[in-house]
Amino acid sequence: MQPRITCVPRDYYNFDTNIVAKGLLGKMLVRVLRSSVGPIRLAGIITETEAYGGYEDPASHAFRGLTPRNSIMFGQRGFCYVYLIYGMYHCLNVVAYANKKVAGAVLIRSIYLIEGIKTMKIFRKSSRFKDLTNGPGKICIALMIDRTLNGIDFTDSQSCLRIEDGIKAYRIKANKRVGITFGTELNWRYLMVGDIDYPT
DNA sequence: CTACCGATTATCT
DNA sequence: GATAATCGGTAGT
Repeated sequence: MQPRITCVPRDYYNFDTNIVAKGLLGKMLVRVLRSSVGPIRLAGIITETEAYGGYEDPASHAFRGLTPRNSIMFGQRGFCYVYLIYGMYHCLNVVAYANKKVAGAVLIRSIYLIEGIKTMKIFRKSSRFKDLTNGPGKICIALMIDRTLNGIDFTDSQSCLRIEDGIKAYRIKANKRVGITFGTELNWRYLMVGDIDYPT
């Protein structure tokens, strides 16, 4: 009998993106790669997120309405939104509180690695644990995520990219969002605060 | 069709 | 702290 691992259900994402951004702290981000030696499982605890969207967020990709790129943000909650940034990096988001009029998503900015660290060191061309996944672009390199995964269902336990139940985030800190030029006054960036000791 | 620039990172000083 | 790398989405001609 295998232990029962459950994905975060779709209803979980039917709230304001700020609620979801905080709620995702402590959850497990899981990536499964197919390989000749069988599936490789990469996983980490989500430790930093940012909320985007709602009615008045000029920093949101959906702020100016539906476009080909952001269409997934107007679709099903709990789906994956991946986009290319600065011509060379990818950012991973979860669609939340989305409907045809109001779109929203949560950017996953940092995770604490649990499984598949050796593999991720190879992808990242780095051996420093701390530097492997402490940024949105780095996460996508470490987990081999690109736009081909746009539209994947995070709530499906069969998905090659999904979010499973994790640990409880006891203390959460809110900060200003990073790397944006509008909406900078909002404290919509959330960090899980704890006693994490990073191995070297 | 063209021009601008971004939810970033690595690598300098 | 500053900046180059690099490309497609978006808006405007």
